[in-house]
Amino acid sequence: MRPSKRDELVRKAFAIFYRDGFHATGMDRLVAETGISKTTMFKHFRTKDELILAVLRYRDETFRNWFFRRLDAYGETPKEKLLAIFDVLREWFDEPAFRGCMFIKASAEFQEPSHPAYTQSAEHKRLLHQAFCRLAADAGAIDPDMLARQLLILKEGAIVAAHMGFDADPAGASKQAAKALVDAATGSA
Amino acid sequence: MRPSKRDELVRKAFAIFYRDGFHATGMDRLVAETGISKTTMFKHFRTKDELILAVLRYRDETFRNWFFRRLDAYGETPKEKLLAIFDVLREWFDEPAFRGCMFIKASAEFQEPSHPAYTQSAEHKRLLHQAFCRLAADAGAIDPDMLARQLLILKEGAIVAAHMGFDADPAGASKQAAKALVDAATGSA
DNA sequence: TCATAACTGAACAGATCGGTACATTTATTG
DNA sequence: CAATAAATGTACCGATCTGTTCAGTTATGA
Repeated sequence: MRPSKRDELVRKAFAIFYRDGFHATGMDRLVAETGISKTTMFKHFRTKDELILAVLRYRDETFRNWFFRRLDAYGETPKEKLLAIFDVLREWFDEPAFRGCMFIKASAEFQEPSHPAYTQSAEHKRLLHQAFCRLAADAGAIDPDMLARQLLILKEGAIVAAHMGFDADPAGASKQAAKALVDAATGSA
Repeated sequence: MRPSKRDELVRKAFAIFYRDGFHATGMDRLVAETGISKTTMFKHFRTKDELILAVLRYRDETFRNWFFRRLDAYGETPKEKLLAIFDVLREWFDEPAFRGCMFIKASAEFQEPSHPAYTQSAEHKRLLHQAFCRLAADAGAIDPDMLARQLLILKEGAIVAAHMGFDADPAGASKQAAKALVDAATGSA
């Protein structure tokens, strides 16, 4: 299998960037912790920024994959799946390695709106919104776009709360709020 | 007036850190942009980290001060003030210099839970929760703590949405959600 | 006016930054 | 086996990082 080293690098670099941040992690530390030589790294990626972008692409793919797979496991109907968002979040928050959202952090470290890490982070959220939108429409929401936006805002807020530790049960609080919004938007009890 | 230089440094450093991030901003750039000599900086603060902590303290104070003052300007009753949270957010989002929440970004760049920048950021959010809690209690909420947590989660989510630009009107969406939650919690129409 | 404190500018130290050069070793594949 | 591709280790580059040193300037206040 050819590109295994490259994939290995992206996977391991993700874990390190996710844990320690982008600017705070130097290439030398990446070498020390991954066991992959610097020469190899710079053969696969011309700059650190390119590696970061590859890591973000990898994270976007694996996260959305995992997230929606878990969503399907929790709920049968679209409405159940909308609420399951917050059960899946709880699973994530309970992971020992949980450190908040990679994309929120990326957009915090690379703030210029033109920076590809920034735009890619925004794109990740846009894809989530799109998926939430479809679910909301399938659930029969009066205004699917509005409900999706609100659920996404609740999700991001819960992530921040979980990461910063100012709420003992952000998944629970946001799920309860979501239930009220979903019920109101779908006209059920 | 004695400590004016120190205050000037903190104010100007805040603007630069807020715009460009902590790790991405070197002391030399701080010198170039503030016009304050490096010698003076390191006389007032022994390390860059100490300056950062002072900047965070300054931001905590000025932000909460501004925020709750604006809250009072928007609403008469506790309930109105709870909803005004999201009108004040809109004001903030509309500022040209808006770049998200300083404390979310600080906790993204300084992730070790023991790091003072991290704990101080969490403390800022705790103080907001406390204030929201009092407002929720005054508004007659059935479970003031739960309502306060939900409103805070909505607020953080709206900030992330505004910063990352994946929602055209995060203040509006979160306010509508907040209205549903506040009405339900206070048993009014 | 004179002492004292605050501030400045520029040079510097040692470490680390992202990134390169190159010779060597390890795998893969015909 | 031979040829080729991939990965390694190390030393290095110039730039930048946080932080220091020190001699000189500016402001303050008795």
